Amino acid sequence: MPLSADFFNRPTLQVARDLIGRDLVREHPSGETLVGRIVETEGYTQNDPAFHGWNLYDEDTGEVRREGRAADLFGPPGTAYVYLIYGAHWLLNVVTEPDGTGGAVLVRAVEPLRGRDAMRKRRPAAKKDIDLTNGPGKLTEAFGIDGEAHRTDLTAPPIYFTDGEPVAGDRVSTSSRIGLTKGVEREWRWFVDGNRFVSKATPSAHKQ
DNA sequence: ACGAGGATGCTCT
DNA sequence: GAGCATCCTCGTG
Repeated sequence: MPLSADFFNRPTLQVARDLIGRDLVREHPSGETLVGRIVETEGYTQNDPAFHGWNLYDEDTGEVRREGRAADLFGPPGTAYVYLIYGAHWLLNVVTEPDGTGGAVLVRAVEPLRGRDAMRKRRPAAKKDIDLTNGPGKLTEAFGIDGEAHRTDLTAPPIYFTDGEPVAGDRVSTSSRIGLTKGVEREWRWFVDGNRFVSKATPSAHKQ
């Protein structure tokens, strides 16, 4: 059963934590199905300088200017916000919070569970298995997810999440987010301790 | 093992 | 025109 819109219609940081251990599923028209267990996420909220829709939200009045691409971050929970970074890599986010409130969770790394051969074909640069999906741009390439998925519903095929295997709190750590210049003081990155498929960059981490 | 540097295109100013 | 929620390659040790 795909995770429902209710799962994503919650505070962003809670969703970011709860997505750890869930499975990302991608069904291709050819019939192949790819599955990856989520081992690393980041949360972005509307009053967060690192949030793409940050300048659309007025903290004083609570008003939202829903203009441009970032306005989709204020859309219905459970939809996709797919973003092209450095003109090269697509990053997959799930929109959180009620419609009208901004928020999203970035899927940063997954552990391949099913369809490794298909992932290898899409990721010729990957020398080892861990290079297939240990980064936000790598996993979208491995899964064949790009701008076409933007704004689509992630609570039903062809791209969705399932329950997976819950991860106990003592195996999850937090840290500051990666690659940012703003909002670096917020510890809004979650990852499975010691998992080989977590991305390489490792800021100082804390037990959850 | 690790660090530096370049590629690349979209969005907003 | 600047900045960017990244990845890859090629140095050096």
